[in-house]
Amino acid sequence: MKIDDDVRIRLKEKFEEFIKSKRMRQTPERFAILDKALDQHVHFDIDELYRDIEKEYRVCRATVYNTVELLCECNILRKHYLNENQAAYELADDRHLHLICMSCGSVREVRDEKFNQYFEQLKFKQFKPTFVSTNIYGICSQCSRKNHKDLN
Amino acid sequence: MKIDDDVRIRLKEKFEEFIKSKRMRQTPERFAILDKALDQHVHFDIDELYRDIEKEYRVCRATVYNTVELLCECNILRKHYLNENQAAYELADDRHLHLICMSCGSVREVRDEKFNQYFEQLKFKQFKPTFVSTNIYGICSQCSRKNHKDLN
DNA sequence: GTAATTGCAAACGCTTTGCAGCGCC
DNA sequence: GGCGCTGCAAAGCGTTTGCAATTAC
Repeated sequence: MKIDDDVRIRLKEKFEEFIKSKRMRQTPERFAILDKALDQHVHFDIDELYRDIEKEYRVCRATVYNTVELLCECNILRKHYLNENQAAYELADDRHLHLICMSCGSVREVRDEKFNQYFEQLKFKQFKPTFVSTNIYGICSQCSRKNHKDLN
Repeated sequence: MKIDDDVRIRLKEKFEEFIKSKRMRQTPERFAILDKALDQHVHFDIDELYRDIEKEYRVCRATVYNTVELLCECNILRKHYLNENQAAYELADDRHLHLICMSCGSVREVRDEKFNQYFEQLKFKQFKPTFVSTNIYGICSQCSRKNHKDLN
């Protein structure tokens, strides 16, 4: 995610306060997982994060699941469901659309200010929105080219 | 879905043509599954569909998975990923946003013409979109009320 | 007739759970 | 010191796969 140091510090403090406010414990595992989560690509899954953490710490998968769940409650991360296999996580304040290739499964991010404005003004009866996950399914250029070749 | 009879017939013909064009076989299972899929709620999962089919036909789950996949390729159904557990399917031409409660998992549909217009005019470099799945996560009014009570 | 499709059952992969032991408060 | 949290291993659950039997063409 190429996070600035000051953002990283701010998020660590935010997590710390969240943990304190819930009367939970500040374990080294929790902060290690936050730190590595901030090193990931725009979106990542539990397995990618786990394999990265594993290099440096001795932490088990279940703990990664638990902590990432906490980071979502704390509004640092957000959980998206882009495709079949597994949940994808992203930094909460990085808003974008997802272009998802139905052929190869690749995901590309597209930022669009008009889209953000549209959602800012949306209001619903009887529903308090927290965040939006917009997933556009189609075919990426690489697969499109490949399909044309395959037809020859 | 409360489908009109003429729409039902048109979709059956569409599926029939799709099957023929692919040189596949017109099995009774395939048409039974299409028929029952059109009886479901706005969105449904494989298990709901299977349990409904099971009442009337002897069809196995794997066949339901296979056929629903075909119906997606044929552009009659669309596959959405609203939450953890399983894929949700919807009629392809019924466009709406999903309001998903992060507390109870309920899903509500909201139709918005402005949203459709926004997406009509969207264009991407190197990506051919097929459809959009817009998922708004938040808290529904029922859970909101419940939480307030729990705090007392 | 024959190859696609089906039912069945087992396998797969992501996620959750139960539990004994560790370590934060 | 107590109990929340961890690692570990097993279980859970939606989905896919392999295979023999069936059936559409």
